[in-house]
Amino acid sequence: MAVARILFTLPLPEPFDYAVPEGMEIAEGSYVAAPVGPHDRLGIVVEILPDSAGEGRKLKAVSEVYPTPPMTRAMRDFLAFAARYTVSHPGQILSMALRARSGLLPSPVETVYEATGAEPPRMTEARGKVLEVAERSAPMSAAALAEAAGVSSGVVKGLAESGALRALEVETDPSFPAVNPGLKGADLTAEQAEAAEALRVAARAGGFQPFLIDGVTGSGKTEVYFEAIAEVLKADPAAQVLVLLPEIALTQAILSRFEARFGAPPAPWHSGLSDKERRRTWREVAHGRARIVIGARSALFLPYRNPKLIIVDEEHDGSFKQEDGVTYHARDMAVMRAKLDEAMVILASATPSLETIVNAETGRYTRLKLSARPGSARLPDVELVDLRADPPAKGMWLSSRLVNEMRVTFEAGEQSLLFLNRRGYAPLVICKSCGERLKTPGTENWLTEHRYTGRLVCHITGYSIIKPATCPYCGAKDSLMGVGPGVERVAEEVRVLLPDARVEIFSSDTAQGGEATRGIVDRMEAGEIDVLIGTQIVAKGHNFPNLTLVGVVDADSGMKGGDLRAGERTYQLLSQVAGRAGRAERPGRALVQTYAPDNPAMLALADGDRDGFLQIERDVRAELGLPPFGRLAAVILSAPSAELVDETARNIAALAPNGEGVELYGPAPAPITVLRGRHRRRFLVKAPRNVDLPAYMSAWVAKLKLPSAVRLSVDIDPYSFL
DNA sequence: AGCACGCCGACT
DNA sequence: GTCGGCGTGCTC
Repeated sequence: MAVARILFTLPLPEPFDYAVPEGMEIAEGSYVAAPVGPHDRLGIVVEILPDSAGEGRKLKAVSEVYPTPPMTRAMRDFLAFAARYTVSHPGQILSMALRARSGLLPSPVETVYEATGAEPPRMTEARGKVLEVAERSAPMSAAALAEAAGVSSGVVKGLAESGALRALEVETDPSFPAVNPGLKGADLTAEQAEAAEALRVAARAGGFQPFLIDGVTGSGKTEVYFEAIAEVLKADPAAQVLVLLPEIALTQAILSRFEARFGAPPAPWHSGLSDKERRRTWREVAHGRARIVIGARSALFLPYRNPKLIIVDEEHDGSFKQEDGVTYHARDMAVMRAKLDEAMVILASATPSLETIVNAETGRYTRLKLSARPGSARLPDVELVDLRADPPAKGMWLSSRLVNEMRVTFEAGEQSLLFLNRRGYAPLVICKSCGERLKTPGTENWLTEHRYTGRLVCHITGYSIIKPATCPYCGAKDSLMGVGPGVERVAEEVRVLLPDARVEIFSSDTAQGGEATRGIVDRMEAGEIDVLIGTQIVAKGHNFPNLTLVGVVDADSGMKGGDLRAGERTYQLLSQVAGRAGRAERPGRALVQTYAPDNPAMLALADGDRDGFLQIERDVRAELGLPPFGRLAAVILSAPSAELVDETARNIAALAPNGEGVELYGPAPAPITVLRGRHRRRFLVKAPRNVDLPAYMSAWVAKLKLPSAVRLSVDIDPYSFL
């Protein structure tokens, strides 16, 4: 009897061996169930060993092989790579790939009924109603048909027996309609056509080829990569294409664009899918039938059979970095996956990350530049407002320069957008009497005042209280005061300054769920809002034709925080927000309020000199040996008590291996010092590029024996340092 | 991850 | 004297 070596979706130390029963069809990559202890567990076959491997061992037998095509070699290699790279357990990575396990089974079937046209021998009023419904609608289940006709399901049954209805068995989650790569694409400008042609040539040639589409906002990146998708699908009738987007960008609008271009909607994958939708997409992907998948970062771990093109749109977006559980960066993993599958990969952005820019400049990625906006739309003129020279009045946040422009814009019947990345009324609440700052109990996290709801809220833990009448520290009455600006306070200011303007706030508090978001976007498009005040939610993907002024209330806020990517992120966010203005035929302006108008990021923004900004940023990082010129990893330790986590941190610091050029910083309190009742400490490890940092980290972690109350997580390439 | 086994504290 | 806390070890 042959032996199957199985990797389970469990944190077992290694794959386990099982006997393959006579006659069982099994292969490397097969999805199987086999007993681990008392229960059958899900796993995949990583190796088939000859009969001799089982001799003299009493092995349990594989229970079941699922009717899903075996996972490809490239996919298994990818999972192994991801486990090693992220310093996590292979079984844990495997469970990411098997998140929709009911997709392993064939689609459930249900019985539906359609009218045959035959008259039943005995016609009654109830029967008539049922037949009427059945004749004018698609086949449906007995219960649904009875419900629609307002009769009991017994009537449907009777009609089926009499031959007036015919029963059909249909799959409840059928294949997706076929996409058609042969439809005509958009008319392209000369520059777009040239980029599209380069991609088509690569698509026909096949093999691992990374591209960067580096195109300003509105330059038609999507239309260009659509051409690559079409070519890949035409060149290989079994090819699959994956398009990764930031979760927030996965809107109906983008799905509709795909549907318009390829004649059928793509298979979706994101956190909002129902179980049924999830299992359908998983099954169709695993069988190789879903040809275009559009999804958030976790779609990268679906078991494609033949991925020939992976697109990472908005590749600079921080949301591609998974921060809890297994930490990975979907953009970097996408490039590795493409390499293992010998596929093409396209990164696209108007503000590429420094990592990607460096890869393009060293020739690892082929760079396709799109510089022009089609038609007459132009990027807005950006002007810095020096708040040192033009400070807002006390307790106000808008300079006279910005207010004047807003007034002119309003009087011209055009729209303004104010950007401030702070939810609520005030980001900090202090007591005028004793000077204490209000915090979430047991932490250092400030509470934000939300006047709309009358609550004080912690944006990190979600802790929230009704704003107390007295100070919880000194008991003084009515002494609590909000400090600093949030979108609610700026809205208050605008309502005073422009009393006739219609002002709305756009933040995750006012736009919960797609419908509320749609409402604000619709009102903005319909010209029912004059001034929109928003958090970073406004920076993504909406196009408001009558918007001609963008004001950035506090451009400096993103630069604080000691994060190595703060400058880069601020630059990306500001250029995206500024890019909201003047997308149609009207020219746009952007006013950026700052106390640091000499900061390189600000100067570059004002000059539209992105490359100059990146050059400065890159010199700084090269000098300090920071990514992409060096490697970083973080270790976060957490425990219920500060004493335990401090003691453990000291102990494990002593066990850090020596590595050539490796520097260890910490332990230090993690930026979020207390999270869900656990105290956190962090180490940062900095290493030269040539050091295998994942190997170093796993060697370190393997040596540790932690008290059971202490949890450790490793974050390779930390992004946010939170 | 489960689940069993095993060794120390407050209870009918 | 027992019930049960969760620390340790094992699962092919």
